[in-house]
Parts: sequence; C-alpha cells; structure tokens
Amino acid sequence: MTATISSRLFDWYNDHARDLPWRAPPGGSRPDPYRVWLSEVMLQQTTVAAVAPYFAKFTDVWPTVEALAAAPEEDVMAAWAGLGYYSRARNLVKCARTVAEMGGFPQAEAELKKLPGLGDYTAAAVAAIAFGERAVVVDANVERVVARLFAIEEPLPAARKAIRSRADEITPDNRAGDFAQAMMDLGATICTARDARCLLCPLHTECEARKSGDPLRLPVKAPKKAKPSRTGTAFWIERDGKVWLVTREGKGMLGGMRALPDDGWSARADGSEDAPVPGAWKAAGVVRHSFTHFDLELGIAQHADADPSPAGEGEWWPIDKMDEAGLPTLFAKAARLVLANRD
DNA sequence: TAGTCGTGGTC
DNA sequence: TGACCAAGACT
Repeated sequence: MTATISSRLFDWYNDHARDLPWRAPPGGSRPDPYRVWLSEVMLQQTTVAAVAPYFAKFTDVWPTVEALAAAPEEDVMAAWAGLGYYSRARNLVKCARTVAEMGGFPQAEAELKKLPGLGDYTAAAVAAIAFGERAVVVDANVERVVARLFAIEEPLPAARKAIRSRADEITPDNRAGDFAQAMMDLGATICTARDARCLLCPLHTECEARKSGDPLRLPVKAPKKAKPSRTGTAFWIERDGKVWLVTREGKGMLGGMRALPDDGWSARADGSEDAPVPGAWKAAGVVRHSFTHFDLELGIAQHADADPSPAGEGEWWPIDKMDEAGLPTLFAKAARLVLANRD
C-alpha cells in the first residue's frame, strides 16, 4: 500500500513536475543547497509566483551563501521588501553568516534545524531535497493531501501528530526529496484547498476521502478569530527633494525595514497621532492595508514647513530614488499616494 | 498552545 | 468584495 502510493506518485511526477527555477535540471543531479535553502525560506507562507522574481534577484546579486553572508544586512532587508514576513530576511542573514563560517551547510536534518529560520518543515525539506536524506517533509500541501488520503477527521492543528505519522509511513527510503516535491506539486495543482480534481489524481484509488464522497471537507480546521481594525498616522517630512525615513527597530512588525515615521500604531492599539516634529501638518490621504491579524487605516500627514528639522535617527532619502529605499508595501503605498497627489 | 508576523492572488 | 489562502518560524 505505502509502496504503491510512492510508486504512483513518482510515475505522476515524472510527467507533471512543475518547472521551477530552484529545481535541478532533470537527470538526477542534486540542486545547489544554497538555492534550495533560499527558495525554501522565501516560499514559507508565500506563493511560487510571488517568490520567483525575488529568487532571481537574490541569486543574481548574491550567487553563493558566502556572497550573501558578506552583504550588509540593510541591503538584504531592502531586497526582501514587498515579500513580507521580514523576520525571514533577518534570519536569512544570520543563517548565511553562520553557514559561511561553518564552511558550508550541515547535511543532517537535526543540524539544519538548529540554524535560524529553519523549523521542522524547512530543515526536513533541505535535508531531503539538497542532501538526499530520508526526512519527513510536512507543509500545508502535505497536510491536506495526507488528511484526505487517510480521511483524518481530527481538526487542525491537533491533527498534525497523526498527519506526520501517516506522512512518515508513506515516505520512501530513497528519493525522499522527490517524494516531498511531488506531494507538494500534487497539493498545489490537483488536491488543492478549494478543489479536489480526483479524476486527475494518481492516488485517487487509494484515497479514503474520495471514497467518502466529499474530500473537500478535509482537513477540518478550527474557526478563525475576527480581525480587529486599527488606525494610525504616518508622517511625510520633505526637504530639498528628499523625504525623512527611519529604520524600524527590533523584531516586531516590519522590524529592520525602512519606513516613514509613524505614531506607534500596532495590532493591539491605534496610533497616538503624536507628530515626530513640531509644526503644521496637512492631511495627504489615507491608505487601507490588511495584515494577517488586523486591518489598518493609515492616515498620511504631510509637514507644511519648507524646512523641517526632524530629530533622532533617520536619513534623508532622495524622492526620485524612492523605489530603491526598500519600503515594505504599506509605506510604499503611502509614498505612492503622496507623490501621485501632488501633480 | 495560541498569538504574532506580510503580501498578493483568487473566488 | 471580502474572506481565504500560500513550500512556517518563533515565542
């Protein structure tokens, strides 16, 4: 049964594997561990379509882990801007520097998992795909496919233990990396969250959820909490064709990223509306932005003075080079709005 | 364990 | 159009 599953899956994968830039060319050669690691981190909670241009840019500018390790952190953060979950970029730099110092990536799953930014999934994926270790790779695709294949009725996240155990059972001793990628391709193209194209599925004769007649109801998920709405203000302070930008501190929201100064809005509370510089302000528009766990209505206040003098840490950024500032999307929207409304 | 942490695409 | 979702990690 389990041998049947991997065998059917490999047959399907031979003909239907997605052609992705981080995969090794067909023929059995192993992909570059650096590219595998980089792609896996970028792909965490992020679609293939969103990752592709970032992967191309990163591997062009930093073709090796040593090159990335030598890069200034702010350059990496700016290059990551727009991709989201910025702790990934902070950990990416830390990890690259650790690996460069070690003289290369460790090959064992347990050692990989000690690196910053590599959790259960990514450590297993790199071990299996880049190094051929038999590791049990479980992402959201595998969870969905396995939950349906074995008709696991227990809701997520409690079902993860049972799902992992089943995934372990069907993972072959050889080609665990191909098996993982095949499972993920199956989950991404056939056995998707909104659809179950069972007639095209290589595992449909083995699938318990299909036998039950309603595969889409699995996996069962806990209901989601409501999203709060917050308001905040960002401040546009301009002088001589330049705008005042700060770098956000710490590990919190958008931590380490360049940004417009703001009034301290957060997921928990509205902003204070306190301006960072004295003087007169005028309203310059509103940006609505939806984060994973709250919605934000960000008002933009523009300093009315021709020669403002902001205090504290920051930098005057040339407005004609706004695209190179590496602003996260929220602030990129705000800047775009200000600049669009002035002519 | 449950909350935090981005963004763009899809229906 | 708003809710859901995508190759999760960390605390």
